[in-house]
Amino acid sequence: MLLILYIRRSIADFLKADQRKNERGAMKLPDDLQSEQAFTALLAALRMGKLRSSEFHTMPALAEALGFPVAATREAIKRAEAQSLVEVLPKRGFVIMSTGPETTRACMDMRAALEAEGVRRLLSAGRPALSHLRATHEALLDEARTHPGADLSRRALATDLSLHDFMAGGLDNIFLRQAYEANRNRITVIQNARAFLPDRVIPAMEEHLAIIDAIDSASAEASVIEIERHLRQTLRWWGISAVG
Amino acid sequence: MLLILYIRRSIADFLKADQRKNERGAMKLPDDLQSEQAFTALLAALRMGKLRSSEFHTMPALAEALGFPVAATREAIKRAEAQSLVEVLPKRGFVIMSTGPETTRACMDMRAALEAEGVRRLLSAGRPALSHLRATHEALLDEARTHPGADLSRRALATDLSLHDFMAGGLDNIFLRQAYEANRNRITVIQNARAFLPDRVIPAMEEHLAIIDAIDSASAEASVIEIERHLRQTLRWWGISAVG
DNA sequence: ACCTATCATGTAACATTTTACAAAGGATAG
DNA sequence: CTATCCTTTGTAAAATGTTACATGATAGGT
Repeated sequence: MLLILYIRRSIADFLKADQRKNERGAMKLPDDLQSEQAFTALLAALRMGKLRSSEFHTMPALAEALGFPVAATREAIKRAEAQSLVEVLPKRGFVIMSTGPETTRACMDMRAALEAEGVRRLLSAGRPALSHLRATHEALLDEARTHPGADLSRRALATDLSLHDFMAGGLDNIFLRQAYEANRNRITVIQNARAFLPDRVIPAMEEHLAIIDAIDSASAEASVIEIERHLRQTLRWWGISAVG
Repeated sequence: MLLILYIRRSIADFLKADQRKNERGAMKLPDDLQSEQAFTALLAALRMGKLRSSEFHTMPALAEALGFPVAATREAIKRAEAQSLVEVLPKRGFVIMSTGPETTRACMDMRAALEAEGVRRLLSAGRPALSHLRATHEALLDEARTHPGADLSRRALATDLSLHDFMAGGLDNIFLRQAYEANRNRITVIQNARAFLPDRVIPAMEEHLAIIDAIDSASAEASVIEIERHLRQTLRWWGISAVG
């Protein structure tokens, strides 16, 4: 009798706790842990170029720079290492990922492969809306040809990203998307090392428009061909051979 | 916020150290760190079913089971979380990944997508040798049809894996291979939850032989079709609809 | 009026997370 | 080659939060 009462009570407590958990889960912010914050801070530092490729750093220095204790910084480093963003040198420190030819080729190749898959899925699901993407690309191309503004490169990078993210948006699979996201972080580091030079804007936008046309023609094969052409041109611009 | 990073060593010093590191890098990562050992132990426990899907565990308990201190175990858990092998519940413990329909579908779908890409690359590189794979598959199929042995399921799983690994072997990209490997670990957990029943052996081997035939015909399109058919049949066998 | 089930509050045990410190390994300078 | 300093790595303990349980109060029914 008493036992039954205890069990009922326990279940009620659990349900109450679970409900509270769900309420907070809906708030989409379950992470106030320091290691999480340190990791996002590390990502931000990587993204805005505060930490650049092939730099050597020590853990206390990074902790000071990020404003987190060393233990949290350590966890963040370990997590970044799992995504190949940094490489820890045992008993010495760590280096930001290199952006040598092999790494750059691998990152860009992976991006192209996943985006090709994204486009295949996009097209098998229906006819995607491309008018907005095409418009922004044509506007940027026109500006680059006639009256290039001051921060053209920055906006070109944003426009570039919009198409790539659109194609990756076809990846209706949480794990494929995770893999794409991790690769996207690596590419951020690469793009901080290899600037988007103004001379590259026009050909890049032309290649992008070719991709958009191919997607608009609803041909997955044609789209993949244009994606791969864009990959080859990007690597050629950086002086990297297309094959390992 | 001003972010100041101190680079303690000169570039020349770093390069010297890096060169030495590369020399040692040929020695294939001599990792005697406890956290590495704990992670591989965790992976082994997952692989041999000592830890099963959706189980709740606490860190001290796992540390005791694995024979490592809690700190190293914690690092291993964190790393496993980054690969979606476990989910940590803050301040409570962690659960092994669920093998519900969505997760199972995502893992299998990702495997099929990456293997399809692997086959495309394999075929664009040349004519792969398939005689050994075909022989082992036909032998197993023949045994399953005529005189099934005791540990047929176990050997079927191994043969199954041999083809999947062969296709993934075409992934000549370190990051794509990394993503495949992480997904492979997740599938291990799934396969411990969803047994490879004897009745599945014959149809699975037939589907595999169809894939082998398609690859042998040097047609990437035909191969992809067979890979996707195998995916659909596997999901159907587990009672999971093919679309989310 | 008494008994009982439900709810609320507080407390103790337990696990994670953080902080602090000792140990071990490697690099630098003389 | 050796001594010293600096860094990572490992260990322990404090702190923070969560869960389960116990006690007491309240409302409703007999």
